[in-house]
Amino acid sequence: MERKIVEGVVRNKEKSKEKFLNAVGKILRTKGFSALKVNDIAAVAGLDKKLIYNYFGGTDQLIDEYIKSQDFWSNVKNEPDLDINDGGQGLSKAMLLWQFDYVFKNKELQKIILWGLLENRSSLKKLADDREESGDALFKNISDPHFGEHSWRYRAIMALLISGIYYLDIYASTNDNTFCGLNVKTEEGRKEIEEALSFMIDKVYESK
Amino acid sequence: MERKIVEGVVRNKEKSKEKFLNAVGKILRTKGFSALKVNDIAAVAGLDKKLIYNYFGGTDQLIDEYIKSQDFWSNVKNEPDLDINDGGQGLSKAMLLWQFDYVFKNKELQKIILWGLLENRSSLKKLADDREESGDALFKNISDPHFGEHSWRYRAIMALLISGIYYLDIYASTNDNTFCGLNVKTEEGRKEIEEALSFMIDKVYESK
DNA sequence: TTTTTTTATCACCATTTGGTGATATATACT
DNA sequence: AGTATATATCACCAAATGGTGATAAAAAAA
Repeated sequence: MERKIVEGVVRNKEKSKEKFLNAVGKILRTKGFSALKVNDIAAVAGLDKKLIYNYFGGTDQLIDEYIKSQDFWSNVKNEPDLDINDGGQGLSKAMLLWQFDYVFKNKELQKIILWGLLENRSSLKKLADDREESGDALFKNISDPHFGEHSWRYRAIMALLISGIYYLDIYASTNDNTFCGLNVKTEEGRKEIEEALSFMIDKVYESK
Repeated sequence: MERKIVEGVVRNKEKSKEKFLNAVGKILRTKGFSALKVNDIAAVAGLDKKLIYNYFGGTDQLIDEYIKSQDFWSNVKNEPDLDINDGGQGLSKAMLLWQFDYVFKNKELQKIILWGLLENRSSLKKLADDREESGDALFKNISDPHFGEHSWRYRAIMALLISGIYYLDIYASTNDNTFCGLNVKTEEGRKEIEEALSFMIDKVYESK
């Protein structure tokens, strides 16, 4: 006969695992991934580090499990109520502007994006795969048909704009400097970027 | 009377300082800035770590001095032989394409760019200031007069394109994933990006 | 040559870090 | 109630890391 799993108030494996995962998130948001050390994670979780080895196998696996548990790109996906009779022009704009704002506000996502530029962690690669896959739906179903032979140009432009958005948002978070004279932290600076994004989408769709 | 500075073959302060600075560069290129530890730097330099404290005051100051010694953005500056009767259209294109290639090849610069997104080191801030200042010449003298009331739109677009270039180049170096379906590591992928850059500059100048 | 000073090494320490075996105890089962 | 076991803690270790005082040795000055 199976023994019932322990779920007391003091001893509770599932709750402890949760505590560790939460601790990873907290440290990631506040100190960044370079601060993700066993001792510190255990301290923040309020539990013994030995449990990290027992429950996850080690810090790396714990971190991987954390990344998997957070569906960072799930919110990014399509706004279904937008019409696409314009070949995705409105959708493209909305998506870029939304991401520009979303990444700016989500410090944890910023850390994750940066992490993906620094390390080759398998769980981070999977994140990138997910992002690619969800984006592919937009391309294959909407923009590719609309742009035909120029579909790759549209993709290249989106690649530049999206990665530019990432960079500028992160730059603004860690830096007080301007970029090309723009202060991406301020309302005015961000407005300029937003108008530029909108402008460029218009131009790509005009030139089809 | 001043004592002559020591410059033997075995003991030579200036050469030793050089060795430390070179060691920093080597580690930065090969292992990244997270590997810049006193013991490792000393080992690579082939000297005792005590000298790092004696000559520079510590690892941080040594690293700062290294960053200052490398004029990372000096090469980026203008190509003076390009005419600017087109309001800087050709210059803008050439600059973007050149940077796209330059950053892709220069792994050390990639690390520095990333570093600037992670830490708030004063020497890195100075680097950013330098970059801004050298770019400002282009804006103030060429694009601002040409674009008039739309000068900030041009700057915002350049900010997006340049930061997109940085991101994609670094992404390509550390990642095997595609981005918006493009493989920025391959000749074809990079060609698409280059054409997109060129296309967008044209559009901005058309719409003036 | 002898002395002085600069340059470099060495031995050593404290702290941080990752990791584990032995042990205690809360919970579940009988 | 008593017993078994999953859960959690503790003490401890080895290696890595940052940092320094005492000392050796090379080069310059006498």
